Amino acid sequence: MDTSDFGRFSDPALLILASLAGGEKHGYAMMEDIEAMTGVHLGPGTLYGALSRLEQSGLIQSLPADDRRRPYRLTAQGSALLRQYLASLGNFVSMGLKRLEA
Amino acid sequence: MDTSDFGRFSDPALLILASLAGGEKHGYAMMEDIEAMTGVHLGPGTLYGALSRLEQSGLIQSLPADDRRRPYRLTAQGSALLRQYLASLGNFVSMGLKRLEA
DNA sequence: GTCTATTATTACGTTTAACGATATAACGCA
DNA sequence: TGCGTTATATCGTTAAACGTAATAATAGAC
Repeated sequence: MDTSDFGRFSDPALLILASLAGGEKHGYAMMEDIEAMTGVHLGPGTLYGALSRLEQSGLIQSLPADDRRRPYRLTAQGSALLRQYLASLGNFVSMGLKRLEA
Repeated sequence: MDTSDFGRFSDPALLILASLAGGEKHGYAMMEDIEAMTGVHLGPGTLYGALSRLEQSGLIQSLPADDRRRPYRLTAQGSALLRQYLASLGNFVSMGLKRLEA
């Protein structure tokens, strides 16, 4: 059993927010960015489902589509939430590693 | 919307593994430990469901119950997976924070 | 000029697990 | 004896992850 089988570090919503923190992207570009960054492949169902939920909750915002691409960007709310989320995740990680060492 | 409403950092399985990294514990003690450590409250359905899945997949192991408590501990496999998982999570966190700064 | 691969999104169905609620029971204490 | 805490089990609902397939447009190969 390798990491990829285990639960999800792979919360798709978190992966998407982190991807958009690197700049505006459309869905397909996020798929590639996330896969390159973390090795996690999000299928279209997962990706676009999570995108619409994130947009509904105001964490990301869709921009007018020039061609067939629909780019998204983080809202202020989304970037604030991501920052806070990553900070608590970071605390959790260091606490976990400390426990493993002991 | 605060962090607790967002997705789950709160992958129950991960929280349980990290709690057990601090030593053997029975279910109820994990609930309290996890809540103290992260602020996340796992209800009994979530907790015991995740425990039995983790045991089935060999990441944790239940020890003989003296009284009505059934303690669990990490298996070697579980602690290896946790270590690996935390490491990749740590990478992800620092990458995300770097992107937010830029 | 057509054919195929890549880019990009949408829609749908299944399955899993998170979560809340509830039930059960033992123990300590007043 | 009765109540609050400790402790686990079970069940039903719901949300979302995930795979698959459909659609369509573009680009490059031949």
